[in-house]
Amino acid sequence: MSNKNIRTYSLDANLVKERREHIIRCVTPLFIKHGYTKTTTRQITEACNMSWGALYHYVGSKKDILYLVLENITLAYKRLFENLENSGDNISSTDMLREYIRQFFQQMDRYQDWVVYANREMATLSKDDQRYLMDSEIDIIKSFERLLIKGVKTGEFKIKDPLLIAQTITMIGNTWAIRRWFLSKRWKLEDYINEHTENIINLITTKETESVKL
Amino acid sequence: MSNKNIRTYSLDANLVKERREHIIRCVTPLFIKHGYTKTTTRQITEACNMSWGALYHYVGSKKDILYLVLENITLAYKRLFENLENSGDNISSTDMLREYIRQFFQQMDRYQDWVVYANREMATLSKDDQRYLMDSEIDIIKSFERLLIKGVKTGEFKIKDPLLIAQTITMIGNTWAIRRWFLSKRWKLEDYINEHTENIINLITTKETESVKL
Amino acid sequence: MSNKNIRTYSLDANLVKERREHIIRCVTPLFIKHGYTKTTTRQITEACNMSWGALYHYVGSKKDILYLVLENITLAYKRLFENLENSGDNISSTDMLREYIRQFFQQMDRYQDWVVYANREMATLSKDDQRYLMDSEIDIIKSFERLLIKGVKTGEFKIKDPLLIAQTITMIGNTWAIRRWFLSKRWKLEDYINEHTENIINLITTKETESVKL
Amino acid sequence: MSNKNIRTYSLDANLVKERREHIIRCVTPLFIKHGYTKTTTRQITEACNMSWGALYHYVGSKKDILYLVLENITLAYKRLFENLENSGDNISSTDMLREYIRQFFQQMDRYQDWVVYANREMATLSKDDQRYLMDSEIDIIKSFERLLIKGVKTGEFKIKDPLLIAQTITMIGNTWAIRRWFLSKRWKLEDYINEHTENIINLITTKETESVKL
DNA sequence: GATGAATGAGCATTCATTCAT
DNA sequence: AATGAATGAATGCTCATTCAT
Repeated sequence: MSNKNIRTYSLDANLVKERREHIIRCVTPLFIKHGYTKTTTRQITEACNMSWGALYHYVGSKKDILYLVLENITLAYKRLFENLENSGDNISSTDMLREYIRQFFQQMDRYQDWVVYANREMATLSKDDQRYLMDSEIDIIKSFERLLIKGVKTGEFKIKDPLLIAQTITMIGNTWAIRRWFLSKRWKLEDYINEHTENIINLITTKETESVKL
Repeated sequence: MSNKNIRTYSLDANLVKERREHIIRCVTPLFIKHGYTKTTTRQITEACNMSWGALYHYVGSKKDILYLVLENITLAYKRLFENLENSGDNISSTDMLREYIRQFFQQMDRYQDWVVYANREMATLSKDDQRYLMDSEIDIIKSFERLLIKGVKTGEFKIKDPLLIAQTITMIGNTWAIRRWFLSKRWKLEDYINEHTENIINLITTKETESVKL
Repeated sequence: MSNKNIRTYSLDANLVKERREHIIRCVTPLFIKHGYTKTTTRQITEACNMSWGALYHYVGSKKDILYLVLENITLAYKRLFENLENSGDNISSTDMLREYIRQFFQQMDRYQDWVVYANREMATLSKDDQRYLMDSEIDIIKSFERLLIKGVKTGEFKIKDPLLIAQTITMIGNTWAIRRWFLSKRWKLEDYINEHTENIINLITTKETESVKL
Repeated sequence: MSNKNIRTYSLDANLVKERREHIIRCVTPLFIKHGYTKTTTRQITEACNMSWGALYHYVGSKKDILYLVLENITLAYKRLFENLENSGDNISSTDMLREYIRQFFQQMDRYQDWVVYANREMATLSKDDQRYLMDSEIDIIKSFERLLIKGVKTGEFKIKDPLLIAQTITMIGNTWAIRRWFLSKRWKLEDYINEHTENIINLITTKETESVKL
């Protein structure tokens, strides 16, 4: 999908980029609200303040707009985690994990609508495009896994199956977005983060550390 | 939604019930495969072996059929958990929890398509109808919560926030359905259940019990 | 094309036949006047006094309507020549040829619009469908050829290349339709037929016969 | 049509002429291949390597381009026959006719695509414009007629209705272009020319000449 | 003179729903 | 109760033409 060649009649690459960004910006809320299928091209032209001709000048089809929107969401995910991994190096894996989790959960909170939307609209896509979208989630899982393994090596963590833990953390973050209507009735984000973080840390921290802690 | 008044021209309540069950049975696989929006009423009449006239005799609109299908899925969830809670009484909360988790996860595996579908199509519904559907998930969470609290009372578990743990367990089960394409590459259902169960038990079991265990 | 499976949602074969005949009847003049491409489905629905839904109930696409119309023209051609070949047997080949030519030219006159139209619209079709349409012309040529060969056998005609003559006769008939705007300024159909017939007879009749004639 | 006032925003008549010739040259193959209606102005601008602005600077509409192209084809016809009539003078009408026919048929072969195209696209035009285009065919017929009449005067030919023969010859030539897909399976151009020529000569040559020949 | 972005009427087609039989 | 023919608003998309730059 990232290499998808979306048709344009314009030769001015900058203009194409600009207009497509405009389209993404205007259409995303529409898609989030009504879903891709129920959003009509007329609504799209109105939201973008463009004529049909202009729209199809920069984009080959309605489906292409879906690609653009989803690709944009995916990119936002990816960018988020590049930032994460570049954070401090001279702190313990435990503190690093706390920081990772906090950052990730906060992103899930910020991008709630997108996350919900991506989960839902996935079904509209071809298997290949689904895979592409999923990859960003896998990247996040892998990122957590690396951190966990690092902690195991330093002796801070004792984990039988780091990938499972990584996957679980990621999903707990996801859930904050997907089930916020339920969760937020009971927990504030801060509490949700803290409680889960402590549970996870408890679960994976080595006994020695734990003893010391006691 | 459960009280939704779906239009019918028939006065024979039994016939209405029978025909609607027939419709649900025939249409569910269609919705699961193609999604609600892309399924046409023509496909529906063919799958049900009914004419349009007959169909609209027992049902007011296409959307009504979606309600019926989703309501039916929800009911299946509920029924599942009634079974769960009726299982043995004279065993420890720990063993009971193991059993609950196993049963629930296996149901998620069996009804994977439905779970995925319900998660996706939810967005098509009004906020109220969504809430109604979600209730079945809340019931499950509550069910786990009750069990956890019981274990806390017997001294087997030490849990700060039982609802959070209950919610997390439910979500881990859900995830097996929603992300099976990823999870099944790495874990068999049996292993997924066992590893998560042990982690959860470890997390919530009191130190004493643990010492005994050692 | 003759075996083309045109979509219909009706199971009532008679109704389908009837409605399609209605469509052919109403649309043919439209196609003849404006050409296939420039005729819109709106014009078609108006001419047929049918809604879009009804139209597409009996026909899969606009192109299908073109097939129906052209097939109908082709059938009319074919029917014409079946009649021809069934005419009298106990007359000389020369008289038979005169009769053939007269009948064929008169048909070309009657079906002028269709002939012109078929010649023009051919380009719109796929190579296969073109071939199918052309076959009716070839049938006519072959029919003339058979007659000429028969005359050669009876000694009435002396022809080096009967197919070429057959082709030429067919083409002269066609031309009456295709160039009538020019021809009719100078010749009446009756004269056009008579003059050409005499020329052809002169050309192919054996000298002996000719001597006798003198 | 020849006097058609095609809009231009340019005041430089030479430039207009040059650009229009460029357009004709580039667009003709496009029209021949896809037909007028299915050729888009985008394809036209690309084929001409001009912008829309430039195109519409020298031409008022897409239809105008069709006029230009067809007029050009017509002119090519006319030019062809100017050449014909200027050929030798001191040969018999019979030999002259043979030469005329050969030249004309060869031109039909060379310009096959154009001939086919002109026949087809004619229908797109108004009656007046059609008439104008047809004039070139009439010129050819007239040209043959003059030659036939000259032969009648010299006593070489005996023809009741020279125009009919002239028209028939022209049409036989046309047919080589229009039905080549059928004719070429059976005859080579050379044979097609020779056979038809002999038939025509036979038909119109006076008995005396024929006697001599015998 | 030249560019090409922008326009929007117009297109073929679909499909939930109605209603005469 | 059951049929399925009929409806027509709505859809995604095209493309000849204009006009600001």
